[in-house]
Amino acid sequence: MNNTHKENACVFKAFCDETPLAILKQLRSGEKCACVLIDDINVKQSALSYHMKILCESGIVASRQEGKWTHYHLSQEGTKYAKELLVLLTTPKI
Amino acid sequence: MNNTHKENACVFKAFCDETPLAILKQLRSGEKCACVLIDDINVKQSALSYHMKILCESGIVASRQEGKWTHYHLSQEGTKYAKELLVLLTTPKI
DNA sequence: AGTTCATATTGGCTTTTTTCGATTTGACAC
DNA sequence: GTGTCAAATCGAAAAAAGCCAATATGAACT
Repeated sequence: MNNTHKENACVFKAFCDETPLAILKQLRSGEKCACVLIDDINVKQSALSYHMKILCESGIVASRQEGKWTHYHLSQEGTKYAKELLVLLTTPKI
Repeated sequence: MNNTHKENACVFKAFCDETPLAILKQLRSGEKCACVLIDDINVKQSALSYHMKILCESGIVASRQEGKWTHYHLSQEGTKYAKELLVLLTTPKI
């Protein structure tokens, strides 16, 4: 089985589970601090951290450190890449 | 947590795992029978059947019955919907 | 250095997903 | 009907993902 499949799968991990989708929904309205996300969505701190790591690894979300706070936001590059990848994966070969 | 998140997640199940991605790769080059897919990818019959069900439910793949054979192919509608959904999920709100 | 606060990580556990072999179903041919 | 073949389904087992409480890390401040 192709190795890149695993990497590609990683990109879409951000979209195939409820919690990440709820997080993305929050981030669509702008940058949010982790502590705010914990309140908005109903997750414990460690669970959020777990999902944020996956989201950042997928490239869809990026983070910005400010003192002890971490601010998360949608990555323009990342989402662009995901869209291109989705087209690639679903376009018939000639 | 929003209920539609679960439905949306379902669409991207087709892209966040190796086996479905391998199946999609095969289908990009045209319609394929289940028995052919079993050989191309390295999965047992029951496992393929399991994944094909998920792929069809996601809407990305459609099937066509011909006697005792089932032929699977990429669904234009389904992939279009997935692309639109991806845009929706990643576009910042104004 | 010691304290505080936000986030990351760890280990154990539960839940979900995926797999497998076996069986069933459903279509065709005889 | 009986046999055959492709695909679906089932029940149990294995693998992976997710959650939680506890602990660790790391930045800011005194």
